[in-house]
Amino acid sequence: MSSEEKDAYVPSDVEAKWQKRWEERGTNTFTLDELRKAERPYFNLMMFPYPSAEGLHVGNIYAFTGADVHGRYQRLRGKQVFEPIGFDAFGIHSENFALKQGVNPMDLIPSNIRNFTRQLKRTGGMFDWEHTVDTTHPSYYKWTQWIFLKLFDAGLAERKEAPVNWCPSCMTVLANEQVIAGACERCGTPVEQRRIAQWFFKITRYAQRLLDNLDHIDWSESTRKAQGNWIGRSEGATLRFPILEEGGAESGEVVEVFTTRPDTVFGATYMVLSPEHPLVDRVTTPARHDAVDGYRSEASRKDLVARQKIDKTKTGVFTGGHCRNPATGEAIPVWIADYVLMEYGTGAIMAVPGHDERDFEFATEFELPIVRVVAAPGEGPDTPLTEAYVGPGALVNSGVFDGTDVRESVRAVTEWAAAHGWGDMRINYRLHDWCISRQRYWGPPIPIVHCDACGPVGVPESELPVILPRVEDFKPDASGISPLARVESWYRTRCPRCGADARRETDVSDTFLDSGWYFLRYPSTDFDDRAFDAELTNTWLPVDTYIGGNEHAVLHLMYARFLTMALHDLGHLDFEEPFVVFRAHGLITKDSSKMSKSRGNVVVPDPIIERFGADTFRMYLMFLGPFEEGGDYRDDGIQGPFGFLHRVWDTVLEAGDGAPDPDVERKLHRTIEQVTQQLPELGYNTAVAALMEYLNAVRSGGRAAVRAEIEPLVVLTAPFAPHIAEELWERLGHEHSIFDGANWPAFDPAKAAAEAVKIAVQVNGKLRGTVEVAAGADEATVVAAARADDNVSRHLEDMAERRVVFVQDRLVNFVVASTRP
RNA sequence: GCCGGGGUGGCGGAAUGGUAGACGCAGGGGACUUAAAAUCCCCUGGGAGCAAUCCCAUGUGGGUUCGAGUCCCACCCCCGGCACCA
Repeated sequence: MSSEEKDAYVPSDVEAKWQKRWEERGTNTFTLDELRKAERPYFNLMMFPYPSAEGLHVGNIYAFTGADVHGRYQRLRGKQVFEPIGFDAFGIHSENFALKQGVNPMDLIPSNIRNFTRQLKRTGGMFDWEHTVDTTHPSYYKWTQWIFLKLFDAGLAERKEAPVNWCPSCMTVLANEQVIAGACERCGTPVEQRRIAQWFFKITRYAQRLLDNLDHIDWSESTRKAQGNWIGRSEGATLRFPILEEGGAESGEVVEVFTTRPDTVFGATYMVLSPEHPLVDRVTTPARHDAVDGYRSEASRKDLVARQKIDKTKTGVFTGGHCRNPATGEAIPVWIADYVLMEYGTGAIMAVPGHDERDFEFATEFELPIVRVVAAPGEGPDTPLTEAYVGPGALVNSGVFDGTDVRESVRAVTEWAAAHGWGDMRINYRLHDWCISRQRYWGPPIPIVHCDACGPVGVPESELPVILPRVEDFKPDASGISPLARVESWYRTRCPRCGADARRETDVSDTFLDSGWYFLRYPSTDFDDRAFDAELTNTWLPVDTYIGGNEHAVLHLMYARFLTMALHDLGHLDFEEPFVVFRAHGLITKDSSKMSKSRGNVVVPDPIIERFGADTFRMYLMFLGPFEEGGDYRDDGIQGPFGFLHRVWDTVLEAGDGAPDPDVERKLHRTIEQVTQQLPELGYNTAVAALMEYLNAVRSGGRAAVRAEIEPLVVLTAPFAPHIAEELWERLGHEHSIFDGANWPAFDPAKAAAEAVKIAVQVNGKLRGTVEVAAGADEATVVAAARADDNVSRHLEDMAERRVVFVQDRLVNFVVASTRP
């Protein structure tokens, strides 16, 4: 009785024991020497979390477990797996939370990190706690600033004015995602637009390379597509339209437009400038001045998001000015309208209402002329247009180009425009330069000193880091500049170049800069005199596998690729793509709906781990559904994996010696084959199912297992349930950690081969019976056996056999027709 | 509107063009037990039938095929992301 009690599976005991052991033995940590000498290095990366005050949520654990299972599998295959974790702790989330709670983020974050660390350790992740990063620690952001300086020195950072969302009530700049339907997400106040000088990284210079490389990196298809769309390459032309004086003479200035349909230029009946376009004042006539000004201030009052999302009916005003259409020679009116965005193309368009839906809508609204310049087959130059026509056809009303097929016309018209000096081929990208300035407190200060004489000067490397000072009053104010601008003692300094009085940059940088390079830092955290050590970086990078959420498909992953590429070009890295493999994991729901505090359906991990153990929790999460698609968490379901681990435990403890049963051994090798194939593909749910199936086979009819049947199962289960696997491995007599060695069982095809197979017998495609025959039996044998089946022969009676389809070891199909009328 | 992913039992989900529903949950019946828990065994898509067996069934409608959840065409719905991108 007492010995039975002692040997019952108590997850909390097993897990505490092994977490302690791993820490004591350094099972998961690398020394500097080990990092240097790794022979089969495998960098297993997962997206580091933002350490919220709420603590680790199920989504985090789901993602980390999926990555950890992968890492543990690689380790069981004999790789040295480096699996670091860190904290992405700067940013507006932390700052706003700290403001709300009335605490300083410098106090809040360390306590959040302690709590996260405690929780992460309980989940059984194979994390190297000797190589963590905390983006808010000066030893980390020193190098974030260093990277800024490298880009600044290379001319990849520039300061320019750009519009931002401004909430006049919260007195702060808002990110686009904080603006809901034109209002501040926190206080509901309508958001305005302000123009502020900001720092940008010139990621657009890398647009084509970022796009081209997508073809040869092994990433989730959805992520690659998202990046491709985000970069948004489009081929077209820039065309120049001369501005006309009020009398009709050319002024010598031009409005440049970008268009993907230069071939429709004969149908450009008016032009539209973005309200912010620098030539608006130039083209506006005195009579129209007030109207134009009114519209512009109205447009500027709208926030960026509302302007792009809400205004479905088009608005705009006539400037009074005209340009000459260089194709037709006619004067056409110039309007301004907010459906033309300053950020895209040249901020100005030629409007071709006949063949562009937006232009058609605008022209209809303001009664501007609509001219057909493309005719579909069966249509002529005068066929009326009831909507914009964007389909195939040939040019009409287009002078010498009449009759040119649209498949040819873009090239033909662009060449003609180029020959006459008013157009050029042009490739345009939707991708914008990366604005890294934040007029907030909780981020790394941008390491720049502004000097009246020298302009912006980079802080010398020897003076890094520029420490973020502890400030009690870090609340943003109406000025729209960073709270650091109120700390005179901090921002007053001397110009590093000329020594004159100067002022530090008071903006901090975007958190995406912190997270854009953290994977480079992990192997090199033992060094404080370099961001990343060349030798270690060459050993461990690029990252072998990166697993994370697709919510970062464009921003984080794009920025990380850009920084890597830029650092490569500057001679700091030997590779230009940071992540060889990237896999996006799915979303986990609760009872088929998204987890959220408002729904009250958030799954809290701690009590689950207490009750069932981390092993069961991990296994259940991986069993819910395909890892790359997500799954639905239901409280009851956890009983499955819980019972499974209990049975594994009992089976191992009760196992005797002896030869394995041949049927069980066959099943074992099929299981090894399946699991070995599915783990690298992240097919976790079906791999777990295979393990369960195998255990059912081992225990079927209440039979007792022998050691040779059950020991391999312990190894196959180890990636999912590492603690219990260690414990059972030890009880099976092994001295070293199950993860210290290539313990993955070998698949033996000979042992997996079946002697007999069941074959489906169909008549006209309908199943009428099954027959058991020797594996590999030939057609004649199988067909004879099939005919001998009573039910089959009944269906073949009075039928004319047309043909017999035979699939080896799978099926026979008799194709027949009735002989009765 | 555009891009991506989906639609299969009561539920989560399995199925290289070849026996649809693996595995698990929930439910039902039974064994063991004084009892309960744990464990083990059996049943569980719908319909007809005493049964053998038959019919229906993977969002809808067509098509290809000896054979379609899987391939092709059209459509409907759900989820995620982007959105006046010229």
